[in-house]
Amino acid sequence: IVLWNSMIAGYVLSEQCVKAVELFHQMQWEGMKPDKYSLGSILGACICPEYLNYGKQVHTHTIKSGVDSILSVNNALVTMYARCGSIDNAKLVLEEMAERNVVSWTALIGGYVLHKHDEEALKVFCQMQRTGMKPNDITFASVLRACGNLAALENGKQVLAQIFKIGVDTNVCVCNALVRMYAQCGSIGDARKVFRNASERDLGTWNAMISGCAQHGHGKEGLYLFEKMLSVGVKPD
RNA sequence: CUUCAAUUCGUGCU
Repeated sequence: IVLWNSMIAGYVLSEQCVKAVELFHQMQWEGMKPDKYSLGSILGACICPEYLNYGKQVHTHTIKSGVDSILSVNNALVTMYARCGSIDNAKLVLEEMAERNVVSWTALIGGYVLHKHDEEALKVFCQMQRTGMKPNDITFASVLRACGNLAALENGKQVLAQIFKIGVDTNVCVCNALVRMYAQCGSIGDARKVFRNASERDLGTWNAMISGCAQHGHGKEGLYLFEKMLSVGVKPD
């Protein structure tokens, strides 16, 4: 079973979903019963709208297999529905979960952001905090994206206060999201400040700052930064 | 020993 699960996970990871599903069927044909790992993995192959119906079948399968109370399986279900654009179902699964963790909430928030329901994303973020669940760097990255999309600078600043409180302000993903959020809000100066003070800069940091400049009429600065990026050995994509 | 969430352009019938 571990071998089957590893193979399925490998295909999902390399985005060969059809192969993953084939293996999932083949293992059952050969008498194996999919467990929480197999089901969790195969849900990861159903994360686009075309596969929503298949994802629903897998959902039924998790119930029949009795793994529907397992946290990681439910998290995978939330993700599946959220990425397929069936966010109401994602929310329903989350609401009915007996146990939730930061992944559960972040998956739902990410779904709202992905489908441009940014106000709703912020609402869910507040709801999450009301339950006492502590957000992490990944949660903040999504929430900041929502703030950027809404050009909601005030919300963004409130979120920043939380980021400091939780102590993820030096996280590179959080910094990248902050740069983008400020740029989207038209606060290029704040974006620059975050960029300058970043303790670590990856390709994403440079991209966020350069596109921020490009979109706000700072073309020269963008080009300058691009050269600078090359000179410190970061390869453009 | 194998599963679950995230950030940085665009994805535009000019």
